[in-house]
Amino acid sequence: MPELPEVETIMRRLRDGTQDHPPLPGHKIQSVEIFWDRIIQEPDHESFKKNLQGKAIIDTRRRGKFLHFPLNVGHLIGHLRMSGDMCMEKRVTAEGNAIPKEKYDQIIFNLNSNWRLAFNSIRKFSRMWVVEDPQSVFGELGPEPLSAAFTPERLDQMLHDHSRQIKPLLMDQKFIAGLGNIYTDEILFCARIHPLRKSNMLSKQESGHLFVAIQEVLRKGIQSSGASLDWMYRGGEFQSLFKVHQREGEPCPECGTIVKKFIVGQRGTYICPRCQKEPGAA
DNA sequence: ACGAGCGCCTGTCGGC
DNA sequence: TGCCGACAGGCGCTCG
Repeated sequence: MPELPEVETIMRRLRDGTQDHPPLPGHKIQSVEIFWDRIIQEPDHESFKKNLQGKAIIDTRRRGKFLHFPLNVGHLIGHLRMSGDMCMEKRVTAEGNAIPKEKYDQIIFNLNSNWRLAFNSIRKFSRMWVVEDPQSVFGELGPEPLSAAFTPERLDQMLHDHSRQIKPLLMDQKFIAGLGNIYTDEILFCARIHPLRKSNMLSKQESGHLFVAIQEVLRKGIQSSGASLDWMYRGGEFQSLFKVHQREGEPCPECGTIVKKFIVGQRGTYICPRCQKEPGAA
């Protein structure tokens, strides 16, 4: 599922709480249950549990597609990859009966209250870390696309530092943090740029359009609480705003040309062949 | 430096 | 209806 807007939505829900559950920060971790070993990336399982026991969660943040939970000692970090969610669940019913875990909960953090934090993932690609220094996980990530440090001038420079197909470059987390397959298709359509254009061949005007498209599409995604893709994630409504992604055979909302699907960098890619001119075309 | 292929998982959908 | 392959939002690895 989750790209930047979906992770941002999950982060805010945990950080601020909802009508149904309290905020996560301020809780302490009593115990940890692991149901799929390979999710723990670092350190080994026993140290992972031991390092978390009794620790206080002091904040909830996002960096790229990572969820970041600073602790009073150390940092808990999670990445959902292709599917999943993190949510607060009740541990015990009003009658005092233990509530069983959800089917796809892979890791459960029992908190010092009637709540637990569940790391939920159907496909088990997700990863978690407990580290002293979050930079050991985030160190290679590119800039946050919605931060003040990310400017049109910087993007233009970054694009010209590479000669790569623009779509795989935008999805490279070392280039920019947070973009995935869906939002990249929407961004390139919004900027009228073909996904196979070489990054260093974009004009200053095109890189300016790309900058605006990146911020606009991400902001709209966050405003819509992200995209819900069938059973993967049932958060927001952004999928109804897709202009080209998963709309093969439908008319382009701008010009009516039929949306085309092809493969770029092994990923299904949707474009309007008229709005997004192929490299080499005038 | 770059791009292609593949593996990791489970579930859904379309075709036969 | 049932089976089977293709495909899905990510990412890290190897190889040429």
